[in-house]
Amino acid sequence: MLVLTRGEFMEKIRLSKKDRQNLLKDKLREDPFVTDEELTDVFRVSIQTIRLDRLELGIPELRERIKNVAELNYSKVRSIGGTEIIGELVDLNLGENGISILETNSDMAFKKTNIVRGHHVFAQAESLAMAVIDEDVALTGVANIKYKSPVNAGDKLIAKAQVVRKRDNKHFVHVFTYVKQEQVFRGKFLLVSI
Amino acid sequence: MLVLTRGEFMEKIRLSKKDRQNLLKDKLREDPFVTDEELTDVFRVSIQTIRLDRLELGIPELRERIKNVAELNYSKVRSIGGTEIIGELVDLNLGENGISILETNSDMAFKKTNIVRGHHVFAQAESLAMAVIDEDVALTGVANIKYKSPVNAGDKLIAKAQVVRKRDNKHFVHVFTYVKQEQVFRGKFLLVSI
DNA sequence: ATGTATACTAACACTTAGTACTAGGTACTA
DNA sequence: TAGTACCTAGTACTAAGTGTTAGTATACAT
Repeated sequence: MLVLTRGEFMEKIRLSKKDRQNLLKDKLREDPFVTDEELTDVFRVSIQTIRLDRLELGIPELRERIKNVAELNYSKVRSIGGTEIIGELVDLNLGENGISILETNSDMAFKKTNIVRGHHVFAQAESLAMAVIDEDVALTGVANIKYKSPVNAGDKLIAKAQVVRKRDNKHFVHVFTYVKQEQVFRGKFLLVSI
Repeated sequence: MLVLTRGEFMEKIRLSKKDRQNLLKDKLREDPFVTDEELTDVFRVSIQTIRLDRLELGIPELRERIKNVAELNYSKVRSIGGTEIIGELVDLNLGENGISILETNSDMAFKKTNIVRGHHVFAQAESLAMAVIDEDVALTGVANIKYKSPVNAGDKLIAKAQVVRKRDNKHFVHVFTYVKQEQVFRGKFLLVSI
């Protein structure tokens, strides 16, 4: 990436078209909330030039850009941030067992290796464990977990939970997660209801 | 929530102002991407009425709404979905130890109890454990963890990691997480580098 | 020196999704 | 019958664009 000092911007040095367009791309990728108007100040060219640049680079207008971020994240956030249960509950016998399915994607994985980050697998298992015990809200006390083999982005995780013991407000739940029959994760949770 | 049949919408039945405004609120909460224009079709009133309603309810215009979702999620997604490390790395001695800080918020917590969901605490610890070992990419093999006490939304989590042993491509890392001196989490990770 | 290509600017009409305001109409209500 | 609440209609204006046409400025080649 091309780097310019503050001075170069201020002193009205004309960048080549190519440099400007590259910077424009970078700029808008890292901050999609800038108007053409504001960009004229950054690059010291007319607003028409900015628009020609966007046109040539196929970069949509401000509102489109904002809408894109909004729409993209509207679903993404639901997948791990906001929802109470991670993955889709497909079977549930309260107090006994349950099954949940989680479709993984590249957002959940390391960019380099495309391997799904552990905490997603963990989060699915933990939230399934919570769902099966017949209590309103519970906290995970102790968990003993093991990742058996790596999960690749795109894999469909099938988690099966079994309540093995219950004493007072303590619930012991085992969760096994599979990708196409193969076991990829095993977790033993001790959940404490409050 | 008030529910109307398809028929009621089609037959131009006038809802009371109050009902309409309530529905409008619900509608826009669940789908902020609707224009006033489209809303006229839904409620069978003029566009001015929709605008008066929004005005009275203090609901901003489409572009504002979209911008809000976009901005909200722009930071939110970074906090757990996209980034490689969860929490802020404040100290790091590769192969030895490290400290990371994570500011929790209500998005990470159960709505009812305001208690932070376990996997966020776990995710911070796991990603810190990965950061301290001096390897490019690693996978969590086994983890033995214990949540000592619940974390409330807003608490600042301070995770401290210590590499305790290394043999071949196996790394044993202990992570302790604190909220104001008090230990809330303990995790023993076995990381396998690839 | 002149021609031409490339890059940039200017000007104008048009679009969408609004705000803000005025004025008129309808329907129940006192 | 007048009053009020609610709705609709219309106008003027705004932001942040698009699309088009025309004009300028500079560099390079002939």
